[in-house]
Amino acid sequence: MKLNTKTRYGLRTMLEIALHSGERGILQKDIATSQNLSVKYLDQIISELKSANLIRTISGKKSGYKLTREAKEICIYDIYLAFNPPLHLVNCLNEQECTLNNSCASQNFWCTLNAEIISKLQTKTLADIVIDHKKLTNQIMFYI
Amino acid sequence: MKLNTKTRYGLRTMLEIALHSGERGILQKDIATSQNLSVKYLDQIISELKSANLIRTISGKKSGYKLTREAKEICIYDIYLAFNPPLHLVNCLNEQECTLNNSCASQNFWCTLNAEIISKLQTKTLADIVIDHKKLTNQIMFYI
DNA sequence: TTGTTATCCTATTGGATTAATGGGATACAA
DNA sequence: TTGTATCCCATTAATCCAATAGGATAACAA
Repeated sequence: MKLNTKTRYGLRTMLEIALHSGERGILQKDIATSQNLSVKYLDQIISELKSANLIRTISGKKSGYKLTREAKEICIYDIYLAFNPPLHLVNCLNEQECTLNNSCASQNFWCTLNAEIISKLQTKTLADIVIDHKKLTNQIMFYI
Repeated sequence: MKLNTKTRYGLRTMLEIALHSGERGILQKDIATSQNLSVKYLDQIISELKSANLIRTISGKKSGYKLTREAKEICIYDIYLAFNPPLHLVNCLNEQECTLNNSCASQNFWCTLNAEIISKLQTKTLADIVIDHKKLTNQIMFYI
């Protein structure tokens, strides 16, 4: 069970774009530089994020990317889905043994776990990640 | 993100063995039959469960397999580990970009999720699965 | 207009992993 | 000693993944 790199890079890319959303956007090549990714590989990632309707190109004097909606309206599962089919740890439907009644307790466990993971991915939003990031980089002052 | 078939079959195999642990054990070929698996493939699964010290062979008149310890002392993560390296959705250590401070918020999220999944796998025991199974097959009476 | 730069889009490659099969050695009971 | 089941190791075909590459298009600057 591993996360593929596109999903991982994709989240970081979304964070980068979110951090520049107040401005005129951020260039693909600047993302590549700051995230230490090849422009070509980022190409695909950006393309898939656009297909998923999570970001859009700003054209004009200096083009760039922006979020299509507020960061708090984008959950991590949205980003996950840009690079993966819906999460199915096990795919009961394709399994002929699902008709065997003694396998159901096992399958049920995996299905429950599956639902719990999806729930976690849906609860956390990009806005949360932005806040976490700002805390880590001390961009927020804490008043006690 | 998918679970491999060995882990899935492995849990079902462990359930089957747990259900026969009170008796003299269950034969590999009988597991194969009831779980609809090829004997050869089950061969590997049994072998890995033994290497993980989760089951042992009972030799004697009729050999068979039994759990090495009580079902409530075996968690699903134990079974998972018989077929997989420790769960790492992302492997921060191998990533040179982990030194980039702006990537940490993303990595932290995946690491937290990782820990939560492991926790779920550790909390559920084989005994729980046995109970679930018996409920599903109506082998337990409910007195209101 | 022409050159440059960035984005967009598709194809491909090498590598790793996985699911499953196969062959044959060993243990052991009838 | 023969049959059956387990044990152990090698192999294959398929799939998936990460990353690179080529080239088309579009915007803009000089």
